[in-house]
Amino acid sequence: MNAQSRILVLVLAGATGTGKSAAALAAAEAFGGAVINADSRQAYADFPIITAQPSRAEQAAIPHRLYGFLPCAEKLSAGKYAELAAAAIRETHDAGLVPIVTGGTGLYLNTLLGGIAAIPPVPEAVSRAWQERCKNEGPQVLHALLRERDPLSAARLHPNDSQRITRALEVLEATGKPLGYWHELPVTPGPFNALRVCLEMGLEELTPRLKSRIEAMIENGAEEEAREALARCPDPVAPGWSGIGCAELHAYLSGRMDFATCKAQWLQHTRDYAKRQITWFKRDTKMLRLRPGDAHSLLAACAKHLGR
RNA sequence: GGCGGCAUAGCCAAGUGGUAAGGCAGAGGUCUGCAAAACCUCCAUUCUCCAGUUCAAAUCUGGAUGCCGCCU
Repeated sequence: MNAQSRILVLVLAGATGTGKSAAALAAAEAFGGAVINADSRQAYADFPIITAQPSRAEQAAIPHRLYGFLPCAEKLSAGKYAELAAAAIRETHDAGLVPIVTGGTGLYLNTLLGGIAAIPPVPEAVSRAWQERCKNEGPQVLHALLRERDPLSAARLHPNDSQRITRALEVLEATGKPLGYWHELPVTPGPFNALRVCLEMGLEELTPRLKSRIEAMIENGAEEEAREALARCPDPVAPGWSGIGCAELHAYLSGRMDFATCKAQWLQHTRDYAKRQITWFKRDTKMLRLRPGDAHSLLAACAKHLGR
């Protein structure tokens, strides 16, 4: 497939709170586009305010895809996301609109654009069993087990890295082959010709903005939103509740935390997350880096990419 | 004014004669299907200050300073 036959896509990445959604809206308006979500949390239906999903009015003005569709009890994965997003991009393109992929989940973006190892799906029961074992026996015990069964993966993983250790074990059990086998297989990148833009802002500058964004969320009914979600899905370990803000509000509403602590931790965790995102996107040297708010450069770069 | 108590990193602290735990915050980083997740590395040549005892003091002694109680 040559560059001409690939779908032209705009990608907007960057840390939380840098104004990706607004930039996406501006680009969509300028070029006739649709916004496609690349944020693991904005997929959840129960938390439009807390996860900063585009407003109802914004979504009415410009087509938006993959926002607020996932029930609290359900889990999204990078592979599943890439499938959904690829389909959404194709449909958008077929409808004559420019797909504008927007979000801060670096792994999702990489998977969508660069592809991912073709590992067959692991049955839910298998992965649940390993997670359970990890919780009971501790990651070190499972790491030792992994060292016997898949020494290569064990060598790559830190003994405390519970999530990746259970992943390696579940893949081995479900497929009969170690993770390394699958990772050596060639991966097919997504059939897209993407302009990748990263909105960049330092943490010192971003932190006060994150703080006032949380205040605004609270003013806009974040607490009520969490209360309603709690009535529908009380389980604190349900996937939807693991989002920042969601988890803290769950603790507050169920009496495990006072409101001041809830707010302070919400901000702290948001800041921690922004820092990790900055680290993630820093590594990607092929991205076009722009100051948030530099709409002129953004639109010029998009126009060039789209050949307009 | 008198009598106690306390003083350890930006914050919370452990340590009560043998060479400064831990947590939070901060900085840097990892990332191949939970990723707003999970995880790693670094971060006090010095314990308020001064003098003393001792081979050895954050730890004991004396004094100074500051804070907190109680009494007048």
